[in-house]
Amino acid sequence: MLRLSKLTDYAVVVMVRLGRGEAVQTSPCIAAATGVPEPTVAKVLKILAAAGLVASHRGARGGYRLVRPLDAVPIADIIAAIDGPIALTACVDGGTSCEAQGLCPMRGRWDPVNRAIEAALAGITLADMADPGLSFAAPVEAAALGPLALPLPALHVAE
Amino acid sequence: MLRLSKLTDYAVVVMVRLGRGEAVQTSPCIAAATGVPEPTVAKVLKILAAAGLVASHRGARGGYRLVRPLDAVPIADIIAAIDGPIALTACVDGGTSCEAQGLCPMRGRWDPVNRAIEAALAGITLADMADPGLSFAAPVEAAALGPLALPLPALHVAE
DNA sequence: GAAATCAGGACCGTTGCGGTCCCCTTATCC
DNA sequence: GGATAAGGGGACCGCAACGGTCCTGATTTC
Ligand code: FES
Ligand code: FES
Repeated sequence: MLRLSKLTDYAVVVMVRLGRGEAVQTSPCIAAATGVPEPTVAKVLKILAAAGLVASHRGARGGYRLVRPLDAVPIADIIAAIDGPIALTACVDGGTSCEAQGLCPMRGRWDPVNRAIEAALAGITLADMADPGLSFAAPVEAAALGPLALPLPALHVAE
Repeated sequence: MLRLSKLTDYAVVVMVRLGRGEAVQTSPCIAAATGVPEPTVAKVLKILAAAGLVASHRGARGGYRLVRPLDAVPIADIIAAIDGPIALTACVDGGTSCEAQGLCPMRGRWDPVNRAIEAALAGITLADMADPGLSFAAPVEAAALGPLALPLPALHVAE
């Protein structure tokens, strides 16, 4: 279903959370605020830190903070950080192609499709997802269910 | 990596093959022409037939033919036929949402992203992939390695 | 009636993903 | 300087989805 991984979804939630409130937040704190299980939050933050999307500070009084503001982080970056580079097929962009390389009829054919998706994903920032002030196509009715609400004390998993 | 399934890749190959040569072709014939294993071709064609993208004719002298010409089939249709509807997350478009429905901070937030991708995928047809007469952005250097060639006797798997 | 061809589903091995846990390093605070 | 609070970097395992194959039946032509 052309689905992106759950971790990516969590990453967006976590990043948006980091974009509000205290500048530096600990992973247990974020877990409590978002309802995402703490070990998972920690894992996500570690990956995001490795990708340079968040900065970490160790020791007591440590935690994570955003490196760039939300409106400067396209979701493409998040997806690339968690799921790896966007590559619809194995052979996109000269990567390791399918078995009989050099003979495949689809050689390079997916590249433009990949570009189109990358472009679409690069044009939407985390700020767009946090705040329904949409600047792209497709008016979303989701705006009707919570204008600027997003209080983020909400829970992902119950209890 | 936001990867689409291999079956989808095969489906495109098969569809493009159906777009040239005889109007009606059998699945073993297509398998031989494309190099894709015959059982897999048969499976793909069955799915495509169920989705109404190809028409089948049973019995001797039977086979498959395209319902619409290649330039009238956006890749979004292929992906939807094989991988199911395009849904980045479980909760897109009112589908079954994540566990604690109604409380999730990302509720509906992915919808516009999904629309953007759908739009990108709806704007590229199989004809665009078969023939590098690109009408969309991102000039592809793949055009340099085979203008209109695509003879399709090539093999996907070796041997 | 025989042969060709699709229809539909069952089947299983592999892979990647989701999720959890552990131990070590680093920095603050008393 | 020691205790404590936090992140760093993995290893680990169960599960579900996917890829790939095969079999049995229904349909059409010759
Ligand atoms: S599908 Fe890309 S090289 Fe075969
Ligand atoms: S991520 Fe869509 S409802 Fe939670």
